Amino acid sequence: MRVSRIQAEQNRQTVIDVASRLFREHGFDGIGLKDLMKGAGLTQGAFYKQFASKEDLAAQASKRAMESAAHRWAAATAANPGDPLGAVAAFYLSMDHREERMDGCPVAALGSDAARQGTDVKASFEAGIREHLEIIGRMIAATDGEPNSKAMAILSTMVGALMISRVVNDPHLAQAFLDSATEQVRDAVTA
Amino acid sequence: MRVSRIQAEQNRQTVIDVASRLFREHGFDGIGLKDLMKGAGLTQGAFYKQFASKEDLAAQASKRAMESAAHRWAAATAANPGDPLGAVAAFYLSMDHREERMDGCPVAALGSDAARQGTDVKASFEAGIREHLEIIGRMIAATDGEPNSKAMAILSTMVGALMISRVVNDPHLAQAFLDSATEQVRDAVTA
DNA sequence: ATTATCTATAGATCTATAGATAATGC
DNA sequence: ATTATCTATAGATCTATAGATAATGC
Repeated sequence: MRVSRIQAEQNRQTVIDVASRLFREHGFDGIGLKDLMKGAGLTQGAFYKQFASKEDLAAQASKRAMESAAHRWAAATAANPGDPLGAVAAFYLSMDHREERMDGCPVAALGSDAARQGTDVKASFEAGIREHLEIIGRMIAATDGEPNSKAMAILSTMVGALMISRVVNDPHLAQAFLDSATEQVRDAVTA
Repeated sequence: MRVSRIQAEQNRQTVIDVASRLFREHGFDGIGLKDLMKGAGLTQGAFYKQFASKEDLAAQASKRAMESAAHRWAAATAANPGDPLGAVAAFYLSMDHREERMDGCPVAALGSDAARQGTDVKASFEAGIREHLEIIGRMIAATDGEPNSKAMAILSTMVGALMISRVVNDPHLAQAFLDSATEQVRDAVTA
């Protein structure tokens, strides 16, 4: 039943990947270790050789989710250097993103949950948020002398709009929130 | 052991009040019926004579929390008619609010959780969000012809900034997010 | 010899229900 | 007679641990 160190490390990475998606879908409290391990093709018993606790996995999965999200932002800006913020807004503030919690922004999907977690989970989110701010800062560096405050406002608006779009039933209201944020973000840069 | 209908109704209201606070503090999945009922001075057994299910209570507690939040906004605007948005921003985008999840904005405290709940919980949030939009709309009606979109952007920015301020460990970064949102909201109105 | 994973389980907790009790409401 | 609340419990699930197993790594 034992596997090689390389395989064991690969299993560990798979568990983190799976957890980063399932936590976003169900919340930290909404999925158990049994189902998380099952998603990685393992059984619950193997968990504690790989992680110290569920919260330990939550911190690592949050880190991975935030890194993946930042990577998505960077890819969008690289693909559209003429209008990087427009490219990010186009996917972030979309109805597709609204319906794709599992692969979407971890802050919108888990922000309320993360606020109730320990220091390690919050540290993962904080690092990811700083990375997002740097990406936004690079986008708007040409237009403003104090980009950091503007970058924070842009990130807040986008995260808030996406989350609100998910807590309302009415798709038209959801769409209106996403559209209003798109407009606001555009204005914030030119202001 | 039986109490009067009036007392029973009052007990029911107390359970909803307690739940609206404890859900915000611990999340819908983070607190059980036993502790919720204990908070109202009752035992778990009495729960199902008052509510159909935990999700039923979640919907009613969400409604109450959103109404309470809207009331707080209305009170702040009434107390400062000269600068209503400034008055709202002063308490909403404060470090005090960041640390007071239990009595604070339900969207920031439970938004990620609510996105995973059923239609009834989302309906409670949707109604409360519409009420918030109307209050903001009244504040900015004089300055803009299309207040609804601007109101949505303002609400998104405030909710996003508060939630992000709670998922980072660094108080300075948290403060910076709250400050940037204050500035952005002010600019959005004058724009 | 070590160890990654497995099966099995301890002990706690969760939602929901059943039946008893005692006070209300007719 | 009805019923709001209580105690007790069913049945499921949760995190974490224990011991067995079988393959790796020395």
